[in-house]
Amino acid sequence: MPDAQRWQAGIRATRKRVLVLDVLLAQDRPITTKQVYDELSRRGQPIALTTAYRAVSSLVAAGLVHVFSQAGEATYRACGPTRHHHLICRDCGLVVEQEEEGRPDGFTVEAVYGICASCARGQQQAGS
Amino acid sequence: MPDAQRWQAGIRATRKRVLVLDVLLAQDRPITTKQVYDELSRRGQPIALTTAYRAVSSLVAAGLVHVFSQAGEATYRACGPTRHHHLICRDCGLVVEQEEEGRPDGFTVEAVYGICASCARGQQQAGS
DNA sequence: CACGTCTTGACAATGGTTTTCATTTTCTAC
DNA sequence: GTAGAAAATGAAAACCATTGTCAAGACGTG
Repeated sequence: MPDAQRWQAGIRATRKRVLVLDVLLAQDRPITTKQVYDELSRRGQPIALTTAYRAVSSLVAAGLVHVFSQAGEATYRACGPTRHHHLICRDCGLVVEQEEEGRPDGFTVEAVYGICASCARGQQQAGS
Repeated sequence: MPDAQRWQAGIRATRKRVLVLDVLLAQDRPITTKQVYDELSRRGQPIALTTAYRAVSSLVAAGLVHVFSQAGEATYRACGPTRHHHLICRDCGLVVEQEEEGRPDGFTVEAVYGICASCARGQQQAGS
């Protein structure tokens, strides 16, 4: 690894952080730090749990990943830098990105929690 | 307390639970269980922390209180039974109730997290 | 009043997350 | 390249919100 690889916010693109980001990019819904850790073990690229926690945290700081907090634990999801917010289903964890709409009251929406149409019908969406 | 006082869902309106609800009703933004506990101690009506946790949990089950999760911990707020959701400011904790609007995609909104106009301007709203 | 049930409190246990500190990587300068 | 400074990593311990356990107490009914 010759040159200095950096992302926004000046954080280094280290080997471990890249591995963590790879895992997050491969998911279609937010996952926990423990799940990132497990996935890397499964891939034969083990990482210390502590490091996994620090990695997701750095990625969030760099704006590459979004945090969600569901049921007492934080979940993470890789996200582009485009202005958007998310609809998160409390039941199945499904996440839908939405264009920024802008509200008359000046409130800047970051995340919208609720129940998606499928779950509302009781047809449990394919949960993780 | 002569008769059996009950709220919806068949939970009893016990002395402790009423105390906890009183504290929550007196707040203008969500607070943690520990804060409920501290406030009751200050009022000379001490409660076991365990009991405080169980009380807020019962009140949520009874539909009298809403839970929010901010920064890894749960916060609670007394709420009427009317259909509505909330706008919660991640910075100052301000909560604004909103009428149910109904979305074209069938998503049922429960909570909207973001930044309120004041905080966006950097004029930190009076935090707790 | 007496019994059965739900609630309370003290304490231990859990589980996600953070801290500490020594070691290793990575970046920049020479 | 190589040296030195700064940042990242790993292992273990520390933290802290929350939940479980169990005995004692309050409540409500018959």
